[in-house]
Amino acid sequence: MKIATFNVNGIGGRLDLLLRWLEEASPNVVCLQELKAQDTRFPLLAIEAAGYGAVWHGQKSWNGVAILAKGQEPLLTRRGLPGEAEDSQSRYIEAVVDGVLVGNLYLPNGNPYPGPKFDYKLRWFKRLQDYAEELLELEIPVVLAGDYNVVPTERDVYKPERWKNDALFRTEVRKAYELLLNEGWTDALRALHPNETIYTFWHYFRDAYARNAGLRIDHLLLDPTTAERLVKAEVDRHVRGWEHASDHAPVWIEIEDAPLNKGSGYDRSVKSGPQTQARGVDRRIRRKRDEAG
DNA sequence: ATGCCCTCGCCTCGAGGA
Repeated sequence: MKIATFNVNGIGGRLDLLLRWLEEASPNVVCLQELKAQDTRFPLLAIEAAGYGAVWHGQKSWNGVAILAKGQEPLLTRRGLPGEAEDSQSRYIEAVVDGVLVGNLYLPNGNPYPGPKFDYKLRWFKRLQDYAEELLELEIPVVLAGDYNVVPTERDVYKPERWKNDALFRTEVRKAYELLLNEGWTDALRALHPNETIYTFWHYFRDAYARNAGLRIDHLLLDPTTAERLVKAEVDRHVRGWEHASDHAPVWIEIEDAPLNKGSGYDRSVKSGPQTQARGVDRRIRRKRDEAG
């Protein structure tokens, strides 16, 4: 099962490029960020014609996230991150596909530092930490993918010294990300490539892609059992070099089928069809949430 | 320290991105 995340920087102007990449990469699940389109502008017909079902959470001009699933409808489990009722920015959507709970997030950029936008970023991050903890308690396969707007370590940026006071690299933000990892989440790309310099984003400015002046800010985080199933994690770097590209490249993982006879309901999931699996996981999520109040 | 380049809106410039 191939799961990808791709900040498209505008679904309107990027549709052709997205379709080209879908055709080439053929991922099972895709998390899109920065749709920059309200719900009615989501290009569902074109995406369906490419063989994908979709759920989305749009917003005029800014933000916006969507989950695509090849050959099926993603089973929507959540729109919006809990914890701040007055937050109207469309930055989180979640769905179950083939027995995996996929959370797609677009964490706030937070610049300039210091200021209210940075404060909002930290608040949003705290909400994510709290919610991610709830997800781990469900003990189901979970992938939290998206544009985290976090450069995790000095290795993940071309010139760390220039980024010290940037909201993507501030200590508070890196610590918040590290806390997620300490809670049990696995950074898939880093887990399989511990010593490589890997970027997922290159500025449009100053020929950044050609100079490889990039950042690693798009991440796929896996719960412990899904981390055991991880077999591949890559960046489709070449897509950043295509005509009319987004400033981000797609990032993807491959996880092997859930093992049989390991308890936790995996065995049941594997034997049933995709929709049954999805509904089964969905039921368990609802039950756990009900129990938790 | 700032702009670079690009997207969107309803518009030809400003805001936001990272």
